[in-house]
Amino acid sequence: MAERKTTWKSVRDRVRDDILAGRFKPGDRLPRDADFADTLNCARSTVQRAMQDLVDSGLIERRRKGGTHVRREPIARATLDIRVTRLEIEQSGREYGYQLISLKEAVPPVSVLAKLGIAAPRPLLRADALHLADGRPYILEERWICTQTTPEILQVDLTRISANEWLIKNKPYSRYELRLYAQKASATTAQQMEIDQGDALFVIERATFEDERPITLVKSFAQPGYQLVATT
Amino acid sequence: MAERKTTWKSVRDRVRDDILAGRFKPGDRLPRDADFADTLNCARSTVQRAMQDLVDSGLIERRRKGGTHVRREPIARATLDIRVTRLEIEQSGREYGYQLISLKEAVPPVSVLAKLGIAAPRPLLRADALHLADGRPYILEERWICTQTTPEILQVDLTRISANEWLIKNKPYSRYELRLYAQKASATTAQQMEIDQGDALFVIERATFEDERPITLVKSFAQPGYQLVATT
DNA sequence: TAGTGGTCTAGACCACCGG
DNA sequence: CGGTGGTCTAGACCACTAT
Repeated sequence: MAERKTTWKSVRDRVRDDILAGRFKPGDRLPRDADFADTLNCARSTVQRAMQDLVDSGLIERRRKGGTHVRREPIARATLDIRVTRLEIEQSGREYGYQLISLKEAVPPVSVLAKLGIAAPRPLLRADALHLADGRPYILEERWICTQTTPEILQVDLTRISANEWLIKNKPYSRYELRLYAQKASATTAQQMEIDQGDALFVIERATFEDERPITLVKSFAQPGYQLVATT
Repeated sequence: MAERKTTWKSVRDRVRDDILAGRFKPGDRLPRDADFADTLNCARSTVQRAMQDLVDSGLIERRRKGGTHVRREPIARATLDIRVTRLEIEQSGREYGYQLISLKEAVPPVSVLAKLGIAAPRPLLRADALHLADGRPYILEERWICTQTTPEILQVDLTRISANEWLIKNKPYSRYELRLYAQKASATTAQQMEIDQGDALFVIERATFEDERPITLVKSFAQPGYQLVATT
């Protein structure tokens, strides 16, 4: 025998190929892990590891007793890494700059309250700021911060450090929701970003929570031309 | 002892809490898995499973011999599920419609060739189509297809089935690249989508490959108001 | 080269859920 | 209820890489 050892990746690849080649069709039930293990002459846990990877990539579904099935409706699953804005700029070789535009307390619109899961309207801290790359506006941040869950933010000098950075360093979150969409630049936004009114902006909206308690909601407006890249 | 069994999730949560609470700071080295296992009185593989999860979520980095470290530069990692357009529409309770706009062979611009990793310019199949929700334009698809890697597409009646759907069912891919950005609607696009010229469109651009061999590149222009949502 | 994470094994028990 | 996947264990060996 000149056989290499069976690894979980080789099992995964084999099963994946079987599915992609149509030997197992959408909705089909796959053999039990134990049978795969016998066939491939490896331990069941090796098969289990492979299957878990296929679940993660969205190709199959597994249920106890129900068995393993090829997903009926294929999905493409991609992973997005969102870095701190400062590092994103610095790591692309440009100089980072930061500028606080405004800071005040105000009662946010209901749409904002809804996204943060706040029932009764109450004032939050609103911080608008600009992240600059080589001195030019790169990302405009419109942020609401819950002073109830993060009162310490009131002691921070937000003219020197961005809320983005302070929060990441000091306020852990357990969950967040991302929304990505496109929006036309308003007159105000256009002026702040030094672009034309009506330009298409890429918007990253993120709400973060700590155990269901809202921390912050931020809309990041990216300069026209900005791209978010994800790979499999 | 009224102790419950140590599960890998409990280990993960404990380590994560330690990190988020600042007991381990960015860059810090964590104990070896074996030590954690001793401390928590569980098997090393249980610790390993927990650590793998933390790696996946972007909180820590691990290297053989180097050990486990808290990431210096925190990243927010989110997973995007991209469904077949037809299902996306149908599952939101609207009626799906499809319409082929044009089909021809042409030599794509270098930017397209570059994204597909094609060195020498050669003609590809260009298929433009519209996906409709309740009879109204929802997503406009501009697609290039490599007839070299997928010659079968030439036999398909693309006026009846979308290339989107046919490819997913018949052409497996092993890798893809996603680019997300915002773009103003051109005069032509605006007309096809029944919107105003200059409206901000959300664009999902996807290049798919099978073992480095390019299959297709598609730009999907989504109706203003379209949002892509991701959760942790 | 030695220390660390990565993987495989064989076996056991448990948790879920379909029939 | 019984079949299936999910997890834990204890041990072994391997693969990478920091020192």
